[in-house]
Amino acid sequence: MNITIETNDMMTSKVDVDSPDEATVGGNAGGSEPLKKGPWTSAEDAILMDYVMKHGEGNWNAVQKQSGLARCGKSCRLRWANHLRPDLKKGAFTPEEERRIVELHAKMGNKWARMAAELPGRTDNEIKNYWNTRIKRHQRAGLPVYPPDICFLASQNKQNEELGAFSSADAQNPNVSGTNTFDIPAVEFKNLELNRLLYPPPLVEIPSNSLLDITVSSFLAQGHSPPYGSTSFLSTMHPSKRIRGSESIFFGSNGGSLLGQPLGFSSYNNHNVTYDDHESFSCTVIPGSQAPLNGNSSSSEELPSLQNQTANWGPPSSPLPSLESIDTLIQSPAAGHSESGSDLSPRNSGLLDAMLYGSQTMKASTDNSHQEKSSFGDAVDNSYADLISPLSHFTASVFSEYAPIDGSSLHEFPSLATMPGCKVKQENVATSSGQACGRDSCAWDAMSAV
DNA sequence: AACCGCAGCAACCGCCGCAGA
DNA sequence: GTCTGCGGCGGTTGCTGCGGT
Repeated sequence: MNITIETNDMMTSKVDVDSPDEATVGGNAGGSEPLKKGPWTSAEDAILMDYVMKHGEGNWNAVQKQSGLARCGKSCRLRWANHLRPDLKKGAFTPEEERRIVELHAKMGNKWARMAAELPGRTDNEIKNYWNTRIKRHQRAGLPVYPPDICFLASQNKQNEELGAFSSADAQNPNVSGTNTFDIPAVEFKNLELNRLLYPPPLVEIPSNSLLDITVSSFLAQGHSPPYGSTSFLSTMHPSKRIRGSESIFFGSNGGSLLGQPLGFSSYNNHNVTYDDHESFSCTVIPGSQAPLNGNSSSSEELPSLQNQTANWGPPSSPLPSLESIDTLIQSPAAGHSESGSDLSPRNSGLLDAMLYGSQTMKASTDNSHQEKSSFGDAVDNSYADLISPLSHFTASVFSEYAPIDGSSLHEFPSLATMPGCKVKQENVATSSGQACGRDSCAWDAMSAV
């Protein structure tokens, strides 16, 4: 029997299913031969396609029995869904599709199947692979995962969802109060300029260890335990077990859910967290990423070392930023860093820092002890980093030691003008904010275009 | 030419939800 | 109510090709 098949990679081939060579593939109907694994051959594809043409989709376990294909039902289904389906689009994602994926990810998180449903002809696996690749690429480049506008959307969506699970998370947050809904409406991403002004995009990379400190510290400062899960680029890189069913809660997707703030920081799952364990990353929220949870989210017997560190409440023994973090600082022009702990300002990490910044600014504004300072760096050092934690001192020291001194980016955040003791001209702020967004967007677009 | 690192892709694995027995 | 099988989903791994050194 000759079957002409056109596989997903546009390869057309003729296979003789009945040929002796195929006997080992499809000739074990009802036999006890172990199921085959690994790449599919064109002959197997032909068999599967033939089967589906005759019997339709579904009942995948019957494929093996009826067609003799030495593949498990799951494998058949996967092969069909990802490669043989006639309605599949071939080739690379178009820019429009890429944009859509980013938007969808901001809305849904790692719900690849749902995203695939929104992208006709695309499979969840394709989207997943694309996203993971993209994550790595942006991470490597020190860019935010989301472009600035979508970044904020992700934040809002996460907050909305968090409120569903933690209704009392952050009642005073005007952005989230009264928005307890999972039904996220479609969002026009092009009209988020206001949001950009309110929540400027991340401009520079924070070494993950810094952010880590900030995050944990902020939790402690607010009387919260660190979350069980955390947003993490690394979450997909650690094969640890995870909690499933977080779809509605995105529990692991935002370490700051208890704060009503999406927080991004490296995985808690590194039991022996040295600062080399964390690759640098931008702290853009990755909704839905399911962070490893040490197997048991409620377990207290094996605390993440971060907790241990914070419990000890002192600088780590090896307070060196990861090599990659340093590398990022060197490579990324946008990483023109500021003085010391001022990297806590929102411009660095987008959502997280915007939130943290807002929170800290509120604190600072009510803290009489923080009077006007002659320099912004001082203001930040005192009203910001000090408010957070001792670890932030460490962070600050790391930055002051490793980051290039370039305070320009400090002035790129509009809200800085509202910060006590911050002498930033508003017009400069607005202007440079726009530049910042543009620069970031450009960098993002450039990366996306790669 | 050999080696290395990375990106992209395909496939597998484990878990979950659901339906039917 | 419990068990079992199936389909679906998301995370992860392994392979391959390519470019740089």
